[in-house]
Amino acid sequence: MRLRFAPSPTGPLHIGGVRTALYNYLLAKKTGGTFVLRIEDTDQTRYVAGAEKYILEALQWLGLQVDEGPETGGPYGPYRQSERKDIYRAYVEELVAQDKAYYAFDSAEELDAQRRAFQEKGLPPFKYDAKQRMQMRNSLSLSANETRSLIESGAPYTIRLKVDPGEEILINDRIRGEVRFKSEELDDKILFKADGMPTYHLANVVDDHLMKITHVIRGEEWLPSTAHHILLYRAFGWEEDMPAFAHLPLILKPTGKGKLSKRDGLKLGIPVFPLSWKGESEEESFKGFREFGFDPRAVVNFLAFLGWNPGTEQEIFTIEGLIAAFSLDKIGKAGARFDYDKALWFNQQYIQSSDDTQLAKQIAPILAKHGHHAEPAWLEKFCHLLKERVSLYPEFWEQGKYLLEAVREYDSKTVRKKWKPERRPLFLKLAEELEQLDNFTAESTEQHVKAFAERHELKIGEIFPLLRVALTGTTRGPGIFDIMELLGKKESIQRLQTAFNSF
RNA sequence: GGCCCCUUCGUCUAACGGCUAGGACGCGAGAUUUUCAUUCUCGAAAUAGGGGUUCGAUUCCCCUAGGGGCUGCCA
Repeated sequence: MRLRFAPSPTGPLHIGGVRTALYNYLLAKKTGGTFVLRIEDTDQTRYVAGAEKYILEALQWLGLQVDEGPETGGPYGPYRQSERKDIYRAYVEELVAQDKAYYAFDSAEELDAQRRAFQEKGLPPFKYDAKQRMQMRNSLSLSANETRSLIESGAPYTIRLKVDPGEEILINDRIRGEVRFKSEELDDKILFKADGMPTYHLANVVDDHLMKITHVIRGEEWLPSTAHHILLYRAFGWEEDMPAFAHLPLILKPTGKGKLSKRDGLKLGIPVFPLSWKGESEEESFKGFREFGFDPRAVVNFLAFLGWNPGTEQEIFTIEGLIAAFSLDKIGKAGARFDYDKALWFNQQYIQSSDDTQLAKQIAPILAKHGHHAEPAWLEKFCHLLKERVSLYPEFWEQGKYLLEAVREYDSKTVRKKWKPERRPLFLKLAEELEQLDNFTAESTEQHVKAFAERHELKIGEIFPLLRVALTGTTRGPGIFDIMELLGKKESIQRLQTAFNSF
């Protein structure tokens, strides 16, 4: 099997595109096939510098290794459509020669005017089709001489597919089953633009054929134009070994109607792109899943389940597991709503099951950003204490910064409720006793504090919360004796004394 | 407007035409815990509506409603 992911470098790859890439990758790998990356940069007006690099980086971050592509190379290159211009021209000229396509000289302005005129008359939208084409300026309505002289004079032209009425087009979609179209409903699609570039439709069909693509997995928005693509395969005589089609359901907004857009990310403060993107303006710049603190494994797992399920109750999958379990007939038909809470849950699962060494490596750069450079061994303990209570990587810092920095303020409510000034000497004595301990471990300190409580007839609830606030400033977090061990004797005692003297 | 696709708890979804429609996220309650979190237990929560076909429809067919996509010299 040969599958391809064929994005257009018009901006950052959004999450729907990532899922399409993932499904293509999974199916390719499942069958020991090839995953091809093809850059569809046929629209130079929408080309965005850096977008191709972004796509590459995103795929790499997610671990979707490209077997053939613009950087990797391969036997069917080049893999950038802009570098294949001449190929398309040759093929489309062949279609013209066979009377399956024709030259059209109508300018964009003329077509615009035509559309407006139809609208003003209250007619259904103008369609450049078999009914209308003889009213337009093209090699079908003009004489051969007129056509020739127009072309020789350098008049700009497009090449359109000649769609004749009376043909039945049957799409055997691997997800949706049989979908039928009638050719008289279809327009004469432009195959070749006046600027010498092919349109998506031409380039896509020619490339999929030439690159021996066996399965086309793409978004549902392509389903209507698939009829044209089949007509093209037919015109080229390639219908016999046409790829199988599978049209994916769309990813919908978390709330409200419509498909997920970059606006939703901005509005809801959630990532909708894999990586950050620096656009022209603030409005055009986004943080991605990576910058939010997601693990790529979690993103892959989450995305895989947006529109697909394995048919079992298992939800946590490695990429290898996904490859083994994946199949097209388990893909749903309905649009899937983007559920950020579920994404967070997946990430939490991955963090919890990561070992401390792995986490420490992940967290070190985040702490470094805040000016802290901890020993690996210490960092591992730090991660161990916090990993059960975070779902994103940066939360290690947010929830554990008191382990690296001095406490600035104490939770006043706890102090007010629990602190009795007359017990100050008692608490200072506790601190002093703890300082005398030889081995300052979580076990030994806990044992000592409990014994101390008993000796002085204090309840645990009268001591523990105050210790916590004294050490961390907050009322929540890992076990206080674990915290003490991690802080070390000197720092712990100092914090206790400072706090008890200032409460 | 035309064409096409879709419709099971709030969300992601499972259920050869046949058990009390299952699981997960989220939500609520409880247990555990010095706290928070984790973990565990329990709970509320769905077949869009109407017709058929059938001994029997979530499942098959039709209609309606709703949602989505396409209708560019964009992909």
